[in-house]
Amino acid sequence: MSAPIYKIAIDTPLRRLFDYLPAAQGPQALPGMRVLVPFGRQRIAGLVIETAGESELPATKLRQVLQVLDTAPLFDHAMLGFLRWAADYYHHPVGQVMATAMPKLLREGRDVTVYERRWRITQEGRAALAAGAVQRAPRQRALLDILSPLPWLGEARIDELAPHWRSAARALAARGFIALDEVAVESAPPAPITARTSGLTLTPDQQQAVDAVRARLGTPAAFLLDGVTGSGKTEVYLQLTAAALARGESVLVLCPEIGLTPQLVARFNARFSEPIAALHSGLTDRERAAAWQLAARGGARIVIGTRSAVFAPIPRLGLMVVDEEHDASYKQQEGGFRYSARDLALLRAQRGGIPVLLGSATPSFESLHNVQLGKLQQLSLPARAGNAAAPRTVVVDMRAHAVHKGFAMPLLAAMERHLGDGGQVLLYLNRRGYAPTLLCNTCGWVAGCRQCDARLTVHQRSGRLACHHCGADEPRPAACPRCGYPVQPLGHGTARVEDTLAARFPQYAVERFDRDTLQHQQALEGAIDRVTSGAARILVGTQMLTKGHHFPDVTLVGVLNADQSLFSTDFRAAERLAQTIVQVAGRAGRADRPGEVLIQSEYPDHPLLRTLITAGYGAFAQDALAERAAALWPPYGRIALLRASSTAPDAALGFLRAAVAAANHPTGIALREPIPAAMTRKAGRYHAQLLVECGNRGRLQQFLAAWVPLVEALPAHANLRWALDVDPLEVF
DNA sequence: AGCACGCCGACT
DNA sequence: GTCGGCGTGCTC
Repeated sequence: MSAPIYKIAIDTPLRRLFDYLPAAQGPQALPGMRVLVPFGRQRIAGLVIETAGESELPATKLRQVLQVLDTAPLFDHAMLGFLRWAADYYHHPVGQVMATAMPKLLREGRDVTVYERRWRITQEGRAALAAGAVQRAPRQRALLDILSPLPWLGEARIDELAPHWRSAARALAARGFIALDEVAVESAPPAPITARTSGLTLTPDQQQAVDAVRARLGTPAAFLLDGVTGSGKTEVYLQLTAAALARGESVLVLCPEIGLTPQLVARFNARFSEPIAALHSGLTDRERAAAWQLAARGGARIVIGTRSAVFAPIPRLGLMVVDEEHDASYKQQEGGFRYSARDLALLRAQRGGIPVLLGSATPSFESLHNVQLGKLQQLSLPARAGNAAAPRTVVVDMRAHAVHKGFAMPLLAAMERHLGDGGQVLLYLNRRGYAPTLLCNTCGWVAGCRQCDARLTVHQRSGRLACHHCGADEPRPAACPRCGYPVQPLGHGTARVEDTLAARFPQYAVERFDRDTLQHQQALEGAIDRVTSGAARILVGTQMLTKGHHFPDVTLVGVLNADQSLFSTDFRAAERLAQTIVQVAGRAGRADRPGEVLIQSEYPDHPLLRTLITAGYGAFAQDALAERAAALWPPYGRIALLRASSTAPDAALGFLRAAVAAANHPTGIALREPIPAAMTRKAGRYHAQLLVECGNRGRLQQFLAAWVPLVEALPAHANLRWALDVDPLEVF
């Protein structure tokens, strides 16, 4: 009998598994466990994918596993299958897909077993309790009563039970009645001991949505929960979570960015006494590994996380929720493995035989199309909770009115009115910094980035110029470097608008929401506090304002400039603009104060704006979908983008032309001419792209599977990088 | 991706 | 005479 071998995934760009012989001694590995292996001249961690009878390689090439790193598999058979499917679909090396699915410390082979200190009642304690020996210390007695039916109680939970019980625990320990163990966290904590808030009463629509999904728990089903901001989607998630937990199942909730939605985590925390694992970018490596392990070992049955949490292994997963499913941050846009967490969530649910619920006030066109195809069942929450009226929306023609520092007169007048009536005003502008351009009025010089085809943004307070594409940062010149005459900021960013508002409305405090002012979670929470307390009356910000938070006292929303997106060549620009407008408009108004939305535009008659405002997002989407169908753009046709970049100006284009030449005359596949990327030069590299189109997903997949190995085999000169983007969001 | 080996310029 | 530049070749 030949020795069994392991097929092991290794974090390398090589698109294959590697065969290894079992370790000479010690425990043997199972699929889903990490192992330490010799790889070339290094020793690295790999993940065992499967075992096989024999290798196709000559025995002399095989090397031995050095050490098994886990005592139990991190991923079960189903998860490994899901990850391999993802690697196939995105045509990305398996090892790197497996690596993305793990937190950094685990990926690096570190031992990150989470230890918890737990109180346990001793034999002596039980005897004392039975003998009624602890009568004169009521706290100690109560603690013994709580502990006696439980296998253990986490040390941290003592404080949750009641303050100052630590001293009672210490006293009991001194008497030998309870003991503190340090144990590896591998099992779920004991049953909840504290009651939390109960569910709210649902509206009929919410109830219908909850019923529809609950009826399908334990079966593969996909739903689109289409509900405007404030319609109570979160309550639906909460009650479905309760239903899944009651079945002994776990729940995975994906959200675009937890940093922007602390409210979501807070609401789950307030509702359930279950431990919650939150997986997001704000954690340290160690914290993330700990939270991930907790979820993987079943220690947290509620997992809330961003994009990469779709890969978290969760025992007995029974429900997935993708909140704000239209959000672009579900698509990995950088690096090599450009996956869509929303699409993968649909697949994971289908493979796992469980329901998935996509929620949005502005569903993606993909999801609307899937509703038409019957792949998603639509559940609508048409009414705002509390019967708030939909906001009145108007386009302000910027050509017909005097414009003062980016504000047309009707917007200023509306601001006066709403502020005077005690309302708050929210202004959206998708441009951070002070001004997008620094210009010399004399000779026409414009401050540009040395590394990118981009203008530098003026940051007035710091007196610097910054490139928002590569992070370059330099002092703002006092005079034009070409002619010596003075230079001026041109255009308006959020920082400049903030200054303008401070001068125009000195009696009202302004709060700015953008990446520059809210670098930390704390800053965001402070800003939110100042708005909800009413201390700040005017809010100005970027995309950050359109996500997550609902500000009930905002009665007026102003979109300062909607025009940048109106004439974009990207086929998804209209969809994104409409989503942004509807999302930002949704921040306004509540029951007793109908909101008002003003959109400034130089093209008030643009069909996109007209349809969106007069007929709403649904009608706009149907019109736009018809256009996509006619052009065979996604979601009707399927596309992939081969991107390449190099430090030499034409190397990327040359590589892509070679890739086209290498393709085998595909039928039904359109390989477009390679073109320079929208921003050709970025951070000192020249970017180019090649669009691949096909009317049929399966045929595109087939083509890519055959083509990618040929592309990989092309002579790639040094410093050429390429990546395949399947289902890209931005094409230009 | 790492990490090595491998051949050509400015330094003690 | 070496230290080190990054070009190219390999990893079960």
